[in-house]
Amino acid sequence: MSRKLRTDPIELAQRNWRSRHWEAAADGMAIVTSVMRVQQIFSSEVETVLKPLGLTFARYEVLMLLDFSSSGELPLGKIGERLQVHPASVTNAVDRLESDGLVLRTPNPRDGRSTLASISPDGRKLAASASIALNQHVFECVGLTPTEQRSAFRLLGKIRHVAGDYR
Amino acid sequence: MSRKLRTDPIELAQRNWRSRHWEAAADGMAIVTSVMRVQQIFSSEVETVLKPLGLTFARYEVLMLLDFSSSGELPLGKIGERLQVHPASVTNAVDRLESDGLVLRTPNPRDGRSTLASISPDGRKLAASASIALNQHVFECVGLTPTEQRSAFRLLGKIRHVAGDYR
DNA sequence: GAAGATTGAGAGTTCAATCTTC
DNA sequence: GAAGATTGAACTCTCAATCTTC
Repeated sequence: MSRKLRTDPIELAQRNWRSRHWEAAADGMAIVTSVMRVQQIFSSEVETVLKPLGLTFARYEVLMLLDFSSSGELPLGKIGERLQVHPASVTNAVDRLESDGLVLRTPNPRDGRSTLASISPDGRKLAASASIALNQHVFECVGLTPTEQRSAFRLLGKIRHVAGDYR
Repeated sequence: MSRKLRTDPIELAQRNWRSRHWEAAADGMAIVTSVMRVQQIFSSEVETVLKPLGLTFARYEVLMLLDFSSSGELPLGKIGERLQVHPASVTNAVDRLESDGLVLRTPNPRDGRSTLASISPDGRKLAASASIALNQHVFECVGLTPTEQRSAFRLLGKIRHVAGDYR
């Protein structure tokens, strides 16, 4: 007696690829598609946990970047660089964090063109509770063994690692 | 003489996690964050290839789903289910595909509430050229060895596989 | 002239509400 | 009443243009 397993849509796509004689690209297509799907899954889990706290993942990342920085403040441009997002996205995220009292904008004393975002005590408190919630409900439930986790991290790192730089 | 390598921001985050005694979640956090970054990378590569063809990845996926379906047509609800997106996103994607002449909307003869999307000859042609471009510029350049690709696919599959179902 | 940040426009996604058909 | 699809509102991201300061 065999348990009925739904076929994997990505394996199906892989077979379809091979049937069109795209053998050389079939595995790559499967990996790209898999990453897209897993990102959807993680993303929706993360947003579910953060929503009651009034945060999105983008704003959470900004908050944690500031929380871990030595002085608790960073130029907006630096934030965009580290998170690999458009300057306009940083402006948007910091606008919202600021109006929620989690972050403060101050002029950069070393450069009149630049603005610093600095984390507030409330911001630090929220960053901590959000992290604890994410640890419990997402990060500790990835569904891989410790060995597999290290392996997955290494493989994803190899994709991110290009020309001596991590991106 | 050693090549200067930029430190990996995700490894840094991992160390920060451990310094806060979140050991149990550190690897999971690193994997979730890595998947988010790799998705950003793949996404931007894919959109760069598809943009000159007037497609987004979402619309490309709809097109391929129809192209591979036996009759060349599917109910909109089925499409949303397979791609794991909101019904409103399917409506939006099909609207655009239809106005570009790549897809046709027809009433479902088996259910008056339902609408079928069916791929047009132009849609099939564009699906083929888009696939060839993606194969060449993205899928064949993932940056992993064949063995590593199979390993990565298996690990991502394990994350997607929950309760006997793939998602 | 170049760099940092902001603004408004355009595109895509999700949600709640609505309409039609089962 | 429930399911399939559509609509409009709210949000986020990206891009091009703009403004200020280097």
